[in-house]
Amino acid sequence: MRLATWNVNSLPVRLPQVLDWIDRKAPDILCLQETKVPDGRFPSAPFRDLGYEILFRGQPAYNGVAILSRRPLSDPLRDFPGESDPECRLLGATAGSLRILNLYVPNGQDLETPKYRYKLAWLARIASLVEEEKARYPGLALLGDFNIVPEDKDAHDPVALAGQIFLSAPERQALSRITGLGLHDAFRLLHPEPGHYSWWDYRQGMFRRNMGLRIDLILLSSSLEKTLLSAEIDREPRKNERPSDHAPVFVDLADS
DNA sequence: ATGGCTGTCAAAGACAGA
Repeated sequence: MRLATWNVNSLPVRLPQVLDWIDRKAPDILCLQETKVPDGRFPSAPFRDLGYEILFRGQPAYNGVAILSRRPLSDPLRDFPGESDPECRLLGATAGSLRILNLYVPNGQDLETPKYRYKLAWLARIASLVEEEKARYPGLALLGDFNIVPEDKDAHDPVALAGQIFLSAPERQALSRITGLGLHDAFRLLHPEPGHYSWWDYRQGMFRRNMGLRIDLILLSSSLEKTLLSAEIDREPRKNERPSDHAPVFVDLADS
């Protein structure tokens, strides 16, 4: 079973690339972020034609998340329980014994801004949600754009970026709170070395020079971690014309 | 170097991203 996540930075713009990637990699479940498309304009047909069930929640211009699945989805979660976040950043669904949470963590802009405080508050709500979800669903996977650099080796220049947005201690503590609930960074379990990134700035030839950040993560509960076969960041779509600034990340799990 | 790209909305340039 192949689980994937990709921040596409506009699904309308990237649709041909997403369809091409599905054709090449055949994910069973694909979580998308930054679809930037309101629900009434979501391009459902091409995905349904490929045999995917779709769950999506979008808004004009910003944010937006979607889950595509070749297996039937149930128990959809479209927002935090009992409240309404005006920003479309969270989707959950169940596929068999697998529970999926698709996250688009707020960027946070800069420390000492309201957006940073929103990011930390959002992450605290996620930690509570994950606690509840994990109690209900042992086979839990969090996939998405976390907008946090977990460790210094996940950044091309951790010295220059030290203490700044994405690397600040409160952000890393928020991520640690989630991983401390028993969720494991799948890519890191198999690839401990530095130099692996999932995002590269469009400017200054950052991709060509492999100066990026690893901020797109797949976190697996212990029962899923035991079935982990492989984890990859696919750099190929970043070489396309008009690419997303993020690469897709995927894991293969043994059917258990 | 409060820069540089890219996308949205809307029809220029502000806002946001990371």
